[in-house]
Amino acid sequence: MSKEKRTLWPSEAAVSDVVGRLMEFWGFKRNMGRIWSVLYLSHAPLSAEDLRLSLKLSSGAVSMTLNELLRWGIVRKVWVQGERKDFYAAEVQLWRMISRVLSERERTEILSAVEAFEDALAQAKALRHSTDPETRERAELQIERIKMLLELAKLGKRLIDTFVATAKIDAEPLARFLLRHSPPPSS
Amino acid sequence: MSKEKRTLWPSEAAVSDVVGRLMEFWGFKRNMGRIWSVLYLSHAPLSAEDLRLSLKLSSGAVSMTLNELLRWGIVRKVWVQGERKDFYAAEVQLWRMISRVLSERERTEILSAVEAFEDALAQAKALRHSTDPETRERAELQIERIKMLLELAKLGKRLIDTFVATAKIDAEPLARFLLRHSPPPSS
DNA sequence: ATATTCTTTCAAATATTTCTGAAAAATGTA
DNA sequence: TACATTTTTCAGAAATATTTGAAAGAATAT
Repeated sequence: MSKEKRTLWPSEAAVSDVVGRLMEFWGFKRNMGRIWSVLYLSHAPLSAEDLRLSLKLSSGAVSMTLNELLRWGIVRKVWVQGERKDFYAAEVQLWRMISRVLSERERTEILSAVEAFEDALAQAKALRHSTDPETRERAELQIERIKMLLELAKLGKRLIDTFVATAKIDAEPLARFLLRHSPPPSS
Repeated sequence: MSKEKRTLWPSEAAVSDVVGRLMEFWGFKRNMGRIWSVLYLSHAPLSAEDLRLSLKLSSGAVSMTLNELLRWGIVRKVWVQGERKDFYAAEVQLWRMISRVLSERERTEILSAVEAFEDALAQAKALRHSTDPETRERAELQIERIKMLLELAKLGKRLIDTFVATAKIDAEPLARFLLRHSPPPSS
Protein backbone atom coordinates (compact mmCIF):
# COMPACT_ATOMS: atom_id res chain seq x y z
CA MET A 1 0.00 0.00 0.00
CA SER A 2 2.94 2.33 -0.03
CA LYS A 3 3.99 1.99 -3.62
CA GLU A 4 0.84 2.38 -5.68
CA LYS A 5 -1.13 4.80 -3.57
CA ARG A 6 0.55 8.00 -4.63
CA THR A 7 -2.24 9.38 -6.73
CA LEU A 8 -5.68 10.05 -5.39
CA TRP A 9 -8.74 8.74 -7.10
CA PRO A 10 -11.14 11.40 -8.28
CA SER A 11 -13.53 10.45 -5.52
CA GLU A 12 -10.78 10.83 -2.96
CA ALA A 13 -9.64 14.12 -4.36
CA ALA A 14 -13.19 15.43 -4.37
CA VAL A 15 -13.92 14.37 -0.82
CA SER A 16 -10.69 15.71 0.56
CA ASP A 17 -11.38 18.96 -1.15
CA VAL A 18 -14.85 19.40 0.35
CA VAL A 19 -13.94 18.15 3.76
CA GLY A 20 -10.90 20.38 3.71
CA ARG A 21 -13.11 23.34 3.00
CA LEU A 22 -15.66 22.38 5.60
CA MET A 23 -12.99 21.99 8.22
CA GLU A 24 -11.47 25.28 7.29
CA PHE A 25 -14.89 26.80 7.61
CA TRP A 26 -15.11 25.19 11.00
CA GLY A 27 -11.92 26.88 12.09
CA PHE A 28 -9.43 24.12 11.45
CA LYS A 29 -6.66 24.00 8.95
CA ARG A 30 -7.64 22.88 5.53
CA ASN A 31 -4.98 20.22 5.53
CA MET A 32 -6.50 18.64 8.58
CA GLY A 33 -9.58 17.92 6.56
CA ARG A 34 -7.64 16.76 3.57
CA ILE A 35 -5.51 14.35 5.51
CA TRP A 36 -8.42 13.01 7.48
CA SER A 37 -10.35 12.42 4.28
CA VAL A 38 -7.61 10.45 2.63
CA LEU A 39 -7.32 8.27 5.70
CA TYR A 40 -11.07 7.93 5.97
CA LEU A 41 -11.37 6.64 2.45
CA SER A 42 -8.37 4.35 2.69
CA HIS A 43 -8.87 0.64 3.18
CA ALA A 44 -5.60 0.42 5.10
CA PRO A 45 -3.72 2.71 7.42
CA LEU A 46 -1.30 5.06 5.71
CA SER A 47 2.11 6.34 6.65
CA ALA A 48 3.11 9.97 6.88
CA GLU A 49 4.98 9.55 3.66
CA ASP A 50 1.96 8.15 1.84
CA LEU A 51 0.08 11.23 2.86
CA ARG A 52 2.91 13.52 1.94
CA LEU A 53 3.03 12.10 -1.54
CA SER A 54 -0.65 11.85 -2.24
CA LEU A 55 -1.39 15.34 -1.00
CA LYS A 56 1.87 16.93 -2.06
CA LEU A 57 2.70 18.36 1.30
CA SER A 58 5.99 18.88 3.04
CA SER A 59 7.05 16.37 5.66
CA GLY A 60 6.79 19.10 8.27
CA ALA A 61 3.24 19.91 7.39
CA VAL A 62 2.23 16.26 7.50
CA SER A 63 3.85 15.77 10.85
CA MET A 64 2.31 18.83 12.41
CA THR A 65 -1.09 18.23 10.97
CA LEU A 66 -1.17 14.59 11.99
CA ASN A 67 -0.29 15.51 15.52
CA GLU A 68 -3.02 18.05 15.61
CA LEU A 69 -5.47 15.46 14.35
CA LEU A 70 -4.25 13.02 16.96
CA ARG A 71 -4.76 15.61 19.66
CA TRP A 72 -8.34 16.10 18.53
CA GLY A 73 -8.87 12.36 18.52
CA ILE A 74 -9.80 12.49 14.88
CA VAL A 75 -7.04 10.20 13.74
CA ARG A 76 -5.21 7.43 15.57
CA LYS A 77 -1.90 5.69 15.23
CA VAL A 78 -1.92 2.09 14.16
CA TRP A 79 0.77 -0.52 14.42
CA VAL A 80 1.53 -2.31 11.22
CA GLN A 81 3.40 -5.54 11.71
CA GLY A 82 6.94 -5.53 10.44
CA GLU A 83 6.83 -1.84 9.63
CA ARG A 84 9.06 0.58 11.33
CA LYS A 85 7.23 3.77 10.59
CA ASP A 86 3.98 4.80 12.14
CA PHE A 87 0.72 4.33 10.35
CA TYR A 88 -2.40 6.34 10.78
CA ALA A 89 -6.10 5.65 10.49
CA ALA A 90 -9.07 7.97 10.57
CA GLU A 91 -11.69 7.96 13.27
CA VAL A 92 -14.63 6.61 11.33
CA GLN A 93 -17.34 7.28 13.86
CA LEU A 94 -18.37 10.65 12.63
CA TRP A 95 -20.68 11.54 15.49
CA ARG A 96 -18.04 10.61 18.00
CA MET A 97 -15.54 12.80 16.24
CA ILE A 98 -17.90 15.73 16.16
CA SER A 99 -18.93 15.38 19.74
CA ARG A 100 -15.33 15.29 20.78
CA VAL A 101 -14.57 18.45 18.92
CA LEU A 102 -17.66 20.16 20.23
CA SER A 103 -16.97 19.28 23.81
CA GLU A 104 -13.35 20.22 23.50
CA ARG A 105 -14.20 23.55 21.97
CA GLU A 106 -17.06 24.54 24.18
CA ARG A 107 -14.87 24.05 27.18
CA THR A 108 -12.50 26.74 26.03
CA GLU A 109 -14.74 29.04 24.06
CA ILE A 110 -18.16 29.06 25.63
CA LEU A 111 -16.94 28.71 29.17
CA SER A 112 -14.63 31.64 28.80
CA ALA A 113 -17.39 33.64 27.19
CA VAL A 114 -19.71 32.89 30.09
CA GLU A 115 -17.09 34.01 32.52
CA ALA A 116 -16.40 37.19 30.63
CA PHE A 117 -20.09 38.01 30.39
CA GLU A 118 -20.44 37.48 34.10
CA ASP A 119 -17.60 39.88 34.73
CA ALA A 120 -19.07 42.45 32.42
CA LEU A 121 -22.41 42.05 34.14
CA ALA A 122 -20.84 42.72 37.49
CA GLN A 123 -19.16 45.80 36.13
CA ALA A 124 -22.41 47.12 34.76
CA LYS A 125 -24.16 46.41 38.02
CA ALA A 126 -21.60 48.48 39.82
CA LEU A 127 -22.90 51.54 37.99
CA ARG A 128 -26.47 50.85 38.90
CA HIS A 129 -26.37 53.31 41.76
CA SER A 130 -24.42 56.06 40.12
CA THR A 131 -25.45 59.58 41.05
CA ASP A 132 -25.90 60.47 37.40
CA PRO A 133 -29.35 59.38 36.21
CA GLU A 134 -28.16 59.03 32.66
CA THR A 135 -25.47 56.65 33.77
CA ARG A 136 -27.98 54.68 35.78
CA GLU A 137 -30.24 54.37 32.81
CA ARG A 138 -27.48 53.16 30.58
CA ALA A 139 -26.34 50.72 33.19
CA GLU A 140 -29.81 49.23 33.47
CA LEU A 141 -30.01 48.67 29.76
CA GLN A 142 -26.62 47.06 29.64
CA ILE A 143 -27.46 44.79 32.51
CA GLU A 144 -30.52 43.55 30.67
CA ARG A 145 -28.63 42.98 27.47
CA ILE A 146 -25.64 41.31 28.99
CA LYS A 147 -28.02 39.00 30.80
CA MET A 148 -29.39 37.93 27.46
CA LEU A 149 -25.95 37.19 26.14
CA LEU A 150 -25.14 35.23 29.23
CA GLU A 151 -28.29 33.23 28.94
CA LEU A 152 -27.58 32.50 25.33
CA ALA A 153 -24.07 31.37 26.07
CA LYS A 154 -25.29 29.09 28.83
CA LEU A 155 -27.93 27.72 26.54
CA GLY A 156 -25.28 26.97 23.97
CA LYS A 157 -23.26 25.19 26.57
CA ARG A 158 -26.22 23.10 27.58
CA LEU A 159 -26.99 22.25 24.00
CA ILE A 160 -23.47 21.01 23.46
CA ASP A 161 -23.44 19.12 26.72
CA THR A 162 -26.66 17.41 25.81
CA PHE A 163 -25.41 16.52 22.42
CA VAL A 164 -22.16 15.16 23.73
CA ALA A 165 -23.88 13.15 26.42
CA THR A 166 -26.25 11.66 23.89
CA ALA A 167 -23.40 10.83 21.57
CA LYS A 168 -21.63 8.95 24.31
CA ILE A 169 -24.33 6.43 24.97
CA ASP A 170 -25.94 5.99 21.63
CA ALA A 171 -24.60 4.50 18.44
CA GLU A 172 -26.57 6.76 16.13
CA PRO A 173 -27.34 9.70 18.31
CA LEU A 174 -27.36 12.29 15.64
CA ALA A 175 -30.32 10.77 13.94
CA ARG A 176 -32.29 10.40 17.13
CA PHE A 177 -31.33 13.79 18.29
CA LEU A 178 -32.72 15.30 15.20
CA LEU A 179 -35.71 13.13 14.61
CA ARG A 180 -37.12 14.08 17.93
CA HIS A 181 -38.03 17.33 16.28
CA SER A 182 -40.70 18.27 13.84
CA PRO A 183 -39.95 17.33 10.24
CA PRO A 184 -37.88 19.72 8.18
CA PRO A 185 -39.86 22.56 6.64
CA SER A 186 -38.54 22.87 3.11
CA SER A 187 -35.93 21.07 1.12
CA MET B 1 -24.87 61.04 22.10
CA SER B 2 -22.09 61.87 19.76
CA LYS B 3 -19.98 63.99 22.02
CA GLU B 4 -19.61 62.05 25.23
CA LYS B 5 -19.67 58.50 23.97
CA ARG B 6 -16.09 58.26 22.80
CA THR B 7 -14.78 56.03 25.52
CA LEU B 8 -16.21 52.64 26.24
CA TRP B 9 -17.29 51.65 29.69
CA PRO B 10 -15.43 48.66 31.08
CA SER B 11 -18.53 46.54 30.61
CA GLU B 12 -18.75 47.60 26.99
CA ALA B 13 -15.09 46.98 26.37
CA ALA B 14 -15.34 43.56 27.96
CA VAL B 15 -18.40 42.51 25.99
CA SER B 16 -17.06 43.73 22.69
CA ASP B 17 -13.89 41.85 23.35
CA VAL B 18 -15.61 38.53 24.03
CA VAL B 19 -18.15 38.88 21.30
CA GLY B 20 -15.40 39.87 18.93
CA ARG B 21 -13.55 36.72 19.77
CA LEU B 22 -16.63 34.56 19.52
CA MET B 23 -17.48 35.97 16.15
CA GLU B 24 -13.96 35.49 14.94
CA PHE B 25 -14.20 31.93 16.16
CA TRP B 26 -17.40 31.64 14.20
CA GLY B 27 -15.65 32.72 11.04
CA PHE B 28 -16.49 36.38 11.01
CA LYS B 29 -14.20 39.30 11.36
CA ARG B 30 -13.46 40.31 14.89
CA ASN B 31 -14.55 43.86 14.25
CA MET B 32 -17.98 42.68 13.29
CA GLY B 33 -18.43 41.40 16.79
CA ARG B 34 -16.94 44.47 18.35
CA ILE B 35 -19.11 46.88 16.45
CA TRP B 36 -22.23 44.84 17.00
CA SER B 37 -21.52 44.74 20.72
CA VAL B 38 -21.11 48.45 21.07
CA LEU B 39 -24.38 48.97 19.27
CA TYR B 40 -26.08 46.27 21.27
CA LEU B 41 -25.15 47.89 24.54
CA SER B 42 -25.98 51.40 23.43
CA HIS B 43 -29.21 53.01 24.52
CA ALA B 44 -29.35 55.00 21.29
CA PRO B 45 -28.31 54.35 17.72
CA LEU B 46 -24.75 55.33 16.93
CA SER B 47 -23.15 56.88 13.88
CA ALA B 48 -20.22 55.48 11.99
CA GLU B 49 -18.08 58.13 13.53
CA ASP B 50 -19.12 57.22 17.05
CA LEU B 51 -18.02 53.70 16.34
CA ARG B 52 -14.83 54.81 14.71
CA LEU B 53 -13.87 56.81 17.76
CA SER B 54 -14.90 54.40 20.44
CA LEU B 55 -13.26 51.42 18.79
CA LYS B 56 -10.34 53.29 17.24
CA LEU B 57 -10.91 52.04 13.76
CA SER B 58 -10.41 53.71 10.43
CA SER B 59 -13.42 55.12 8.65
CA GLY B 60 -12.95 52.55 5.93
CA ALA B 61 -13.03 49.65 8.31
CA VAL B 62 -16.16 50.96 9.97
CA SER B 63 -17.90 51.44 6.69
CA MET B 64 -17.02 48.02 5.37
CA THR B 65 -17.80 46.24 8.58
CA LEU B 66 -21.13 47.97 9.01
CA ASN B 67 -22.12 47.01 5.52
CA GLU B 68 -21.22 43.45 6.18
CA LEU B 69 -23.28 43.50 9.33
CA LEU B 70 -26.17 45.02 7.44
CA ARG B 71 -25.92 42.31 4.84
CA TRP B 72 -26.16 39.68 7.54
CA GLY B 73 -29.14 41.45 9.04
CA ILE B 74 -27.30 41.78 12.32
CA VAL B 75 -27.42 45.56 12.36
CA ARG B 76 -29.90 47.96 10.83
CA LYS B 77 -29.87 51.56 9.78
CA VAL B 78 -31.96 53.95 11.77
CA TRP B 79 -33.16 57.42 10.90
CA VAL B 80 -32.46 60.01 13.50
CA GLN B 81 -34.52 63.14 13.16
CA GLY B 82 -32.60 66.18 12.20
CA GLU B 83 -29.40 64.26 11.67
CA ARG B 84 -27.76 64.01 8.35
CA LYS B 85 -25.58 61.03 8.88
CA ASP B 86 -26.76 57.48 9.15
CA PHE B 87 -27.23 55.86 12.49
CA TYR B 88 -27.03 52.19 13.26
CA ALA B 89 -28.65 49.90 15.78
CA ALA B 90 -27.98 46.29 16.63
CA GLU B 91 -30.41 43.50 16.05
CA VAL B 92 -31.32 42.66 19.61
CA GLN B 93 -33.19 39.44 18.98
CA LEU B 94 -30.33 37.10 19.42
CA TRP B 95 -32.05 33.95 18.25
CA ARG B 96 -33.26 35.69 15.14
CA MET B 97 -29.79 36.85 14.39
CA ILE B 98 -28.36 33.41 14.82
CA SER B 99 -30.99 31.71 12.79
CA ARG B 100 -30.41 34.14 9.99
CA VAL B 101 -26.71 33.46 9.98
CA LEU B 102 -27.23 29.74 10.18
CA SER B 103 -29.68 29.64 7.34
CA GLU B 104 -27.55 31.90 5.25
CA ARG B 105 -24.49 29.82 5.81
CA GLU B 106 -25.93 26.40 5.45
CA ARG B 107 -27.26 27.36 2.09
CA THR B 108 -23.79 27.96 0.77
CA GLU B 109 -21.71 25.55 2.81
CA ILE B 110 -23.76 22.49 3.53
CA LEU B 111 -25.58 22.49 0.24
CA SER B 112 -22.38 22.63 -1.70
CA ALA B 113 -20.93 19.90 0.45
CA VAL B 114 -23.92 17.67 -0.21
CA GLU B 115 -23.53 18.22 -3.89
CA ALA B 116 -19.84 17.49 -3.83
CA PHE B 117 -20.36 14.33 -1.80
CA GLU B 118 -22.95 13.19 -4.29
CA ASP B 119 -20.53 13.72 -7.12
CA ALA B 120 -17.81 11.86 -5.31
CA LEU B 121 -20.22 9.04 -4.60
CA ALA B 122 -21.06 8.76 -8.27
CA GLN B 123 -17.41 8.66 -9.13
CA ALA B 124 -16.77 5.90 -6.66
CA LYS B 125 -19.73 3.94 -7.93
CA ALA B 126 -18.31 4.09 -11.42
CA LEU B 127 -15.42 1.94 -10.23
CA ARG B 128 -17.68 -0.65 -8.69
CA HIS B 129 -17.41 -2.91 -11.68
CA SER B 130 -13.75 -2.54 -12.41
CA THR B 131 -11.99 -5.65 -13.63
CA ASP B 132 -9.43 -5.34 -10.88
CA PRO B 133 -10.75 -6.91 -7.66
CA GLU B 134 -8.61 -4.67 -5.53
CA THR B 135 -10.09 -1.62 -7.15
CA ARG B 136 -13.57 -3.01 -6.65
CA GLU B 137 -12.91 -3.57 -2.99
CA ARG B 138 -11.63 -0.09 -2.47
CA ALA B 139 -14.53 1.36 -4.38
CA GLU B 140 -17.00 -0.47 -2.14
CA LEU B 141 -15.39 0.89 0.97
CA GLN B 142 -15.37 4.40 -0.36
CA ILE B 143 -18.99 4.18 -1.35
CA GLU B 144 -19.93 3.21 2.17
CA ARG B 145 -17.92 5.96 3.71
CA ILE B 146 -19.00 8.68 1.38
CA LYS B 147 -22.56 7.67 2.05
CA MET B 148 -21.97 8.32 5.71
CA LEU B 149 -20.61 11.75 5.01
CA LEU B 150 -23.53 12.52 2.79
CA GLU B 151 -25.97 11.40 5.43
CA LEU B 152 -24.23 13.52 8.01
CA ALA B 153 -24.31 16.57 5.80
CA LYS B 154 -27.98 16.10 5.11
CA LEU B 155 -28.65 15.66 8.78
CA GLY B 156 -26.85 18.89 9.47
CA LYS B 157 -28.95 20.61 6.90
CA ARG B 158 -32.12 19.30 8.47
CA LEU B 159 -31.01 20.36 11.90
CA ILE B 160 -30.42 23.87 10.70
CA ASP B 161 -33.69 23.95 8.80
CA THR B 162 -35.55 22.82 11.85
CA PHE B 163 -33.89 25.36 14.01
CA VAL B 164 -34.52 28.17 11.62
CA ALA B 165 -38.15 27.19 11.17
CA THR B 166 -38.64 27.08 14.90
CA ALA B 167 -36.98 30.42 15.35
CA LYS B 168 -39.31 31.99 12.84
CA ILE B 169 -42.52 31.22 14.66
CA ASP B 170 -41.51 31.34 18.25
CA ALA B 171 -40.34 34.21 20.41
CA GLU B 172 -38.03 32.15 22.58
CA PRO B 173 -37.36 29.16 20.43
CA LEU B 174 -33.90 28.48 21.65
CA ALA B 175 -35.08 27.67 25.10
CA ARG B 176 -37.84 25.41 23.90
CA PHE B 177 -35.62 23.80 21.40
CA LEU B 178 -33.23 22.85 24.09
CA LEU B 179 -35.55 22.05 26.89
CA ARG B 180 -37.20 19.38 24.88
CA HIS B 181 -34.13 17.33 25.62
CA SER B 182 -32.93 15.59 28.69
CA PRO B 183 -31.38 17.84 31.33
CA PRO B 184 -27.71 18.68 30.98
CA PRO B 185 -25.35 16.01 32.29
CA SER B 186 -22.72 17.96 34.15
CA SER B 187 -22.12 21.58 34.82
C1' DA C 1 -24.90 75.22 -8.80
C1' DT C 2 -21.67 74.99 -5.17
C1' DA C 3 -20.35 73.81 -0.80
C1' DT C 4 -20.51 70.79 2.99
C1' DT C 5 -20.88 66.58 5.16
C1' DC C 6 -20.89 61.81 5.09
C1' DT C 7 -19.96 57.23 2.89
C1' DT C 8 -17.62 54.10 0.03
C1' DT C 9 -13.82 52.30 -2.45
C1' DC C 10 -9.43 50.41 -3.08
C1' DA C 11 -4.35 50.08 -3.47
C1' DA C 12 -0.87 49.70 -0.33
C1' DA C 13 0.56 48.52 4.37
C1' DT C 14 0.07 45.28 8.30
C1' DA C 15 -0.96 41.45 10.57
C1' DT C 16 -1.93 36.67 10.79
C1' DT C 17 -1.87 32.07 9.39
C1' DT C 18 0.05 28.27 7.14
C1' DC C 19 3.73 25.84 4.73
C1' DT C 20 8.42 24.50 3.51
C1' DG C 21 12.65 22.19 3.99
C1' DA C 22 16.73 21.37 6.20
C1' DA C 23 18.66 20.36 10.60
C1' DA C 24 18.06 18.19 15.04
C1' DA C 25 16.10 14.75 17.72
C1' DA C 26 14.19 10.51 18.43
C1' DT C 27 13.64 5.65 17.47
C1' DG C 28 14.75 1.45 16.25
C1' DT C 29 18.52 -2.14 14.15
C1' DA C 30 22.73 -4.59 13.84
C1' DT D 1 28.16 1.73 19.84
C1' DA D 2 27.44 3.12 15.20
C1' DC D 3 24.08 3.26 11.61
C1' DA D 4 19.83 3.87 9.20
C1' DT D 5 15.27 5.45 9.23
C1' DT D 6 11.47 8.22 10.76
C1' DT D 7 9.60 12.13 13.15
C1' DT D 8 9.69 16.68 14.97
C1' DT D 9 11.01 21.34 15.20
C1' DC D 10 11.40 25.87 13.74
C1' DA D 11 13.13 30.01 11.20
C1' DG D 12 12.10 31.92 7.16
C1' DA D 13 8.97 32.02 2.92
C1' DA D 14 4.53 32.22 1.02
C1' DA D 15 -0.16 32.79 1.11
C1' DT D 16 -4.31 35.01 3.28
C1' DA D 17 -6.82 38.15 5.70
C1' DT D 18 -7.54 42.58 7.58
C1' DT D 19 -6.91 47.53 8.12
C1' DT D 20 -5.61 52.02 6.84
C1' DG D 21 -6.16 56.46 4.79
C1' DA D 22 -6.67 59.25 1.08
C1' DA D 23 -9.35 60.11 -2.87
C1' DA D 24 -13.66 59.54 -5.29
C1' DG D 25 -18.53 59.44 -4.94
C1' DA D 26 -23.22 60.56 -2.90
C1' DA D 27 -26.40 63.06 -0.61
C1' DT D 28 -28.22 67.16 1.31
C1' DA D 29 -28.28 71.97 2.34
C1' DT D 30 -27.74 76.86 0.93
